[in-house]
Amino acid sequence: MKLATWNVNSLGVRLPQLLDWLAANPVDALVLQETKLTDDKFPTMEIGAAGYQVQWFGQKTYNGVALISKTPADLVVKNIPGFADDQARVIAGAVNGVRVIGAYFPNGQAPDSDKFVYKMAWLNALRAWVQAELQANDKLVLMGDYNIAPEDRDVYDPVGWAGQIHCTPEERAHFQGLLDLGLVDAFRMFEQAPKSWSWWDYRNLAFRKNQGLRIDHILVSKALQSGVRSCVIDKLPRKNERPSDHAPVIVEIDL
DNA sequence: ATGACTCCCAGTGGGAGA
Repeated sequence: MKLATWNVNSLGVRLPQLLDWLAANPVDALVLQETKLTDDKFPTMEIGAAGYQVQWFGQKTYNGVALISKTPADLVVKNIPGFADDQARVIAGAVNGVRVIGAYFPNGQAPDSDKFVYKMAWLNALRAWVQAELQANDKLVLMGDYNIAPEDRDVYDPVGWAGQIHCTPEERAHFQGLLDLGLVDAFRMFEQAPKSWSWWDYRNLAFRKNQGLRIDHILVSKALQSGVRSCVIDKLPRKNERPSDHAPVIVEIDL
């Protein structure tokens, strides 16, 4: 089974790239973040015509998530149960017996901001919910745009970014908290090239200079860990015309 | 270097992203 996550930064703009990518990478499930579309504008027909099922949950201008799969997802959940939130950030579904959770974690903006307070509250709620989900589903994948660079080796300039948003001890403790639930960072199960990033700023020729962060992650449960065959970041779409600032991350798992 | 780019909604600029 192949699963992937991609922050498309506006599905309205990126739909042609998404369809091209799916044709080249026929994954079993793909979660999207930052669709930035209200539900009535979601391109269900185009994705259906590509041979995929889709569940979606969006809003105007910001956020928005989707779960695309070859077989229909069931037991679909939108946002974190019990956590009141007017931002569309989470979509989950069962695909081929695997609990797939796609999430667009809050950015947090700055460590002293109200948005950081919201990020911490959201992360607390996520952890509690994922813990419960793991008790009900051994086979679980939590993937998406975490907006957290877990370690210094996930940052092109760890000194400059020290203590900045994505790199604060509080955010990193939350990432570790998810690992402590019994999840494993699939990307770090394998030898990877140094300076592997999943996001590059649009500004300052950051992609060309390979100045980025690894903030898009795929965490798998212990029951899936031994079946994980590979985990890669696909940089190709970042080379497109009008690319998303994020690259897809793909995991292959033998069930 | 308080920047840079892109997207959105707006509406001839500004917020947010990361």
